[in-house]
Amino acid sequence: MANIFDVATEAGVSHQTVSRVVNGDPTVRPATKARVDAAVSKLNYRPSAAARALASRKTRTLGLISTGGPLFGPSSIMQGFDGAARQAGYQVSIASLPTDDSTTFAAGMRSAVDALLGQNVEAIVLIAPDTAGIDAIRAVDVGRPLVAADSTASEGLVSVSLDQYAGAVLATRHLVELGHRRIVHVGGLSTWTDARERERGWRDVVIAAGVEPLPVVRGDWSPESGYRIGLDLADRADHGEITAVFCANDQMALGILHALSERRIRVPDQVSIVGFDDVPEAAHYIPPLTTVRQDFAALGRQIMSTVEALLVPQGAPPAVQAAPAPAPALVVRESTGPAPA
Amino acid sequence: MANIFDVATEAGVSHQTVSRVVNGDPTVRPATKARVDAAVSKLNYRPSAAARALASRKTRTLGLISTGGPLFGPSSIMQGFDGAARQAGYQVSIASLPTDDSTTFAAGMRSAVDALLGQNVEAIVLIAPDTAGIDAIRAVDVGRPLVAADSTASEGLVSVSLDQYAGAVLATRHLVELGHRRIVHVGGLSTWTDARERERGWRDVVIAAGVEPLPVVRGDWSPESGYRIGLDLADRADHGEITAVFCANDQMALGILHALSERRIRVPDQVSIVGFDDVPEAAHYIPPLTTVRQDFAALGRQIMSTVEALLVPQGAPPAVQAAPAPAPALVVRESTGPAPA
DNA sequence: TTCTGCCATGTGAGCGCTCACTTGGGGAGG
DNA sequence: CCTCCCCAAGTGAGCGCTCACATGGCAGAA
Repeated sequence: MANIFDVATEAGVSHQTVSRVVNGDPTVRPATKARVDAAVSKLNYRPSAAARALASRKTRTLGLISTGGPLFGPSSIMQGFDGAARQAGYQVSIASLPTDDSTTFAAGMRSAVDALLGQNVEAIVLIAPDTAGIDAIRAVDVGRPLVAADSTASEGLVSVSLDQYAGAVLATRHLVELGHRRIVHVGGLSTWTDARERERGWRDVVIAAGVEPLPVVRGDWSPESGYRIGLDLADRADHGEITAVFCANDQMALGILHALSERRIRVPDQVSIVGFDDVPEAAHYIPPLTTVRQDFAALGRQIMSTVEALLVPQGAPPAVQAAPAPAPALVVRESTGPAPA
Repeated sequence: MANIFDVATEAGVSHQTVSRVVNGDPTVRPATKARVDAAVSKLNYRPSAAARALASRKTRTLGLISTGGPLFGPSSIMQGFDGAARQAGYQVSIASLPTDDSTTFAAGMRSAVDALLGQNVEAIVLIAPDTAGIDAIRAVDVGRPLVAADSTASEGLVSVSLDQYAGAVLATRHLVELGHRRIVHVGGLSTWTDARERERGWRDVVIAAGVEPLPVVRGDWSPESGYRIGLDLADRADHGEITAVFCANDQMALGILHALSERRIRVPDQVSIVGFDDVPEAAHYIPPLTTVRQDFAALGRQIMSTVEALLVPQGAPPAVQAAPAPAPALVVRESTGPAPA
């Protein structure tokens, strides 16, 4: 493998000039640059990231910790982030934590952070809207920028998020406008800040409509939990106790749909359902699910923008900002209809 | 930030001894090791990965290229792989390619590989069961071990995969045993080797049952494509032309279920459906989907084992092998039943 | 013509580690 | 009691870059 001196010799210049060319220094005369470029491609030269990192104390590597597992949202955010990072010339090093084992969770987080810090990442991004993840990482001394995909800003950590509250308002208002009054909210894990924001949006709209909010029923985001809750909801729908459900994500909505179908409750005739996320499958649930679309990939890009802003030294020209992620949008399909008389 | 010399001074030893302790060299006397350990934690010393990589020419970093997007399978494989890699002391650097833009796909692959190679990863793992991905990476000179989650072994690249053929056989045999003879296969993208394996399994079983296989209908893995195909399948089911569908993944099966439900074709009374993957939602499709479960995380772990085996120099003691991923298993739910008379 | 001031390029010292050796001291064997 | 050897530890030379600075040459001003 050729190094910078080999290239320098080949091009008949000093190693420093090669360095300048490789790093795009504009003070190099075009003719010189051409000679160097030729030598670079002739020798198939690739600068050593390790040597660069050692000399410059900058690794151009970002750490990504994800606890979201293979869920659609987190995965999409990750992909958007990774794309933006690579475009900005950063490498992304990952550490995905299994979300299940809560006893070793803090330890896992510590080891993930350690691994990333050992790589000398310049910043750490946390895609784990769970407060457990946030608390865990807060317990570790990171010593460099930390950005979380989360809706609660808090000390020592910058948060970027989609407007969960607005999405929930959209969803709930849609139900209210259809004449629903007895709207139950099936919330996600209360440790997720996103879950709390969605609940807040629902509550505010319901109250604004002059209705006393029904107690929140809580699932764990999984279709199973939705199904279990749905069984109960079916009874309450039978008694006319509820006419609509605003569910904190699409997967739980699927479980509810399943339960209602088993109990022969018709959607949307007897009960309307709104989900959240607009996963690719939602359009083909039975019936197709009315839900709130979120642009996760855009969020990923926005996270990268934020990281860049944090990494640029004070007073330097700010990097090009990604367009802020679009607000969530309501997608009306066939799971919602007018409230039964 | 403390370096190795600071620690050496603090512990009253040479930098080399510190290096030995940090790297677990057994020739260090316990008392010395204790002194060094104390100094390490007192100074909060962390060896610099960059310096290590530079001096040792080993980065202990692996590159992961994924084109699977936020799909359940690829994401799960990734997570399994990452966990195993970290446990083995490797960092994982990612590069996810958007799968959509096929014109720039090869270029994207090249840039992804370049970015990873620039990091001096020791091996590259490709989670992209698409032959396009494989061809693209084959076009790039990687110059180090390359492992793909794919079922076709081919020159210069090691493949690891779950037994798609066996899974397809299981699924199709289940239908045959229920008395079905007119079993249509809804295949995935023909560029995916997994899709071809599943098709092969189906074909073999159908032929073994003494039936002429119906022409394969092909989707693109998405629920949309399943829906479109399902609309057509509904007509054919009405004419008694088909009584069962073996669908190459669960998402397309969902689309088909949707189409059939719209056309009031009863599942499984009129048509039986088997999916593939057993995504977490499959148990709550309506009706719950009979499908083939795959252990993606185990596959991820197995990929890591393979990488380790490739990285260990010839003749060295082989690393602990992960248990081979379990064979796919049939999960019978409610979307399959006896063939109509 | 001679001096000033850049502009393009070169020089050398690290960055923090590992690798290949070297060194010193104590126990076993004669 | 001396020698040999081995075990524990130390020494110094890079790994391939970047950073800060030094240098040379040529244009324009005096």
